[in-house]
Amino acid sequence: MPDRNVVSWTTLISAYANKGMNDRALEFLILMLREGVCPNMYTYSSVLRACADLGVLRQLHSGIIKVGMECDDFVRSALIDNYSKWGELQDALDVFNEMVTKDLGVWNSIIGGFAQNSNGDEALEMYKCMKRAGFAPDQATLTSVLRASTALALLEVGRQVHVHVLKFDRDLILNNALLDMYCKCGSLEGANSVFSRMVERDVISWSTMIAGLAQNGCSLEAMRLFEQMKHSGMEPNYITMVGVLFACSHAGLVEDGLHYLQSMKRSFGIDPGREHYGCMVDLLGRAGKLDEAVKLINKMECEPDAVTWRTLLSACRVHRNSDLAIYAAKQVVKLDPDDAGTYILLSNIYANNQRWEEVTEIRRSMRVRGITKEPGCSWIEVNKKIHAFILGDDSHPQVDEIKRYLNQIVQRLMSIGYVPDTNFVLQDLEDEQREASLQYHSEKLAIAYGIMSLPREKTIMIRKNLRICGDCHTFTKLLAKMEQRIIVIRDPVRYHHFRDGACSCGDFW
DNA sequence: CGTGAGCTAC
Repeated sequence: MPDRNVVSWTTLISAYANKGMNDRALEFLILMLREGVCPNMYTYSSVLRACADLGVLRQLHSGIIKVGMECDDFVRSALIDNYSKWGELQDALDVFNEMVTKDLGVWNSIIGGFAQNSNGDEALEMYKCMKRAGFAPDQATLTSVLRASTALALLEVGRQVHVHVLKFDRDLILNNALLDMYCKCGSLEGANSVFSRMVERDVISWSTMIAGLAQNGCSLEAMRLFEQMKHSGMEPNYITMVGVLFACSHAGLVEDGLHYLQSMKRSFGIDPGREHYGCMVDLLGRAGKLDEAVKLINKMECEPDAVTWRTLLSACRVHRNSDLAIYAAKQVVKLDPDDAGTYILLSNIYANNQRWEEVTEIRRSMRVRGITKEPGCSWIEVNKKIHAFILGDDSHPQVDEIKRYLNQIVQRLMSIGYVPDTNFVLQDLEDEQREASLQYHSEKLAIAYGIMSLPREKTIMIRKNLRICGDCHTFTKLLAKMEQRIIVIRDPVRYHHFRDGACSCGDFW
C-alpha cells in the first residue's frame, strides 16, 4: 500500500468538497483520522466547506481547537462562514473576536455573514471597524456592504460605496449588487446609469433590472427590457420570469401574464413555481378575478404557502370580499401561526359581522400563543443618519416640531380634499392604532421629517416594519402631489412609489 | 502537493 500522507488525504477531501460531495469529504476525514494521520489547516478549511450539518460543524470546531488549528485565517474564515450559513451569528462572532490579527478574508466572512442574515447595521459597523484597522475593501467586501445598504434602504451609504466600486468596475457580481442597491433604494436613475455602463451583463443583471423597474412602478419599461433581453440572446431563468410576471401584475396585463405562465416551460424550459403562481394570484386578484385566483391556487403543482394565501387575502381586502378573506386568512394562520397581522384582520372582520364568539376565540388563541402586534416603526435616512419613528414613542429630539409640521400638512391636505380614512374592517390595525394616533402613524412622522429636512429633489425613502394602512396610503399619495415630491415607502412585502398623486402599487397591497 | 469570503425572487 502506498504511503498516504496528510497531503494526499487533503487533496482527495478537497476534490470531493469542490464537487459538492460533502458526505464523501467527511468520510475521508474520518478515515484519515482513523489511520492516525493528523489533518492540517488545508484539510480543515476544505472539510469545513463540505460540512452541511450544524452538529458536525460544532464537532469539527472542537476538533480544530484540540489540535490548535484555530489560529489559521483560512480555517477561521471557513468557520465564520459556516456558522453564518446556519444563522449562528453569535458563534461566528465568537470565532471572529478570539482572533488577535485578522486578514481581509476573515473580515469579509464576518461582514458577509451579517449582511446575509439581514443584520445590515452590524455589517456596516464591522465594515467601519475593518477600515479603521487599515484594510482596503475588495470586491467581496463591497458586495456585502452594498447588500447591507440595500437591506436598510440607505441610498447615501450605497452611493458612497459606489465610489469604491469604480476601482473594480469590471466586476460583474459587484456591479449586479450595485444595480440592485439603486433599484431597491428607489433610484432608477442610478440603476439605469450602472446598467448602461456595464461592459458585461449576465442573467442576474437583466433580472435585477427588470424586477427593479417593476418594483418602482415602471412595469411597461420592465416589459420592454425583457423583450430587449430576449433579443440580445440572453436566456431568462426562473427568477427573470418572476420579475416579468411581477411586472405584468403591476401593469394589469392579465393576458400577457397568463400567456407567460403557460408558455415559460415550452419557451424557456422553466417549470412555474410558487413565486410565479404568487404573481399570478396577485395579477388576477388586482383584476378582481378572485374566483380564478382561487382556481389557480388549487391547480398549483407545488403546495401554496403562507405568502400565496396572504396575496389572495390582499385581493379580498381590496375587493371587500369578507367570506373569501376569512378562508384565506385561516390558511395563512395554519401555515404561519405567528403572523399577528392576520389574526387581527380576521378578528376585525368577525367583529364587523357581529360574530363575537369568533372574535373572542381569536383573541384567546393570540393570548395563548403569546402573539402581540409589534408597534409600527418607520426609518428614514437623513444626513447619513437613520432616524427611527415608533408609534406612541416620542423620543426623537425634534418630535414636537415634527408633529407641528405634520399637523400643518394635514390641515393643508384637508383643504384640498383629504378625508382621514376610518374604515378598518379589512385592515389589520389594532384598536388603539385606529383613533387619535392614526394621525401619528410612524410613516407620517417619518415623511414629515423627510420633507422638513431633505431638499426638494431628493426622494423621500422610508422603510417600515409593518404594512402601510389605507389612510397613510391615501395621505401619502395626496402629499406627493401637493408637495411635488417623490416618496418611496418600502414595507415588508412591497414597494410604494408615490408620485403625482398615484402609487406604483396601483392601490393594491 | 491541498485552503476562505461577494449578485437577482411572490
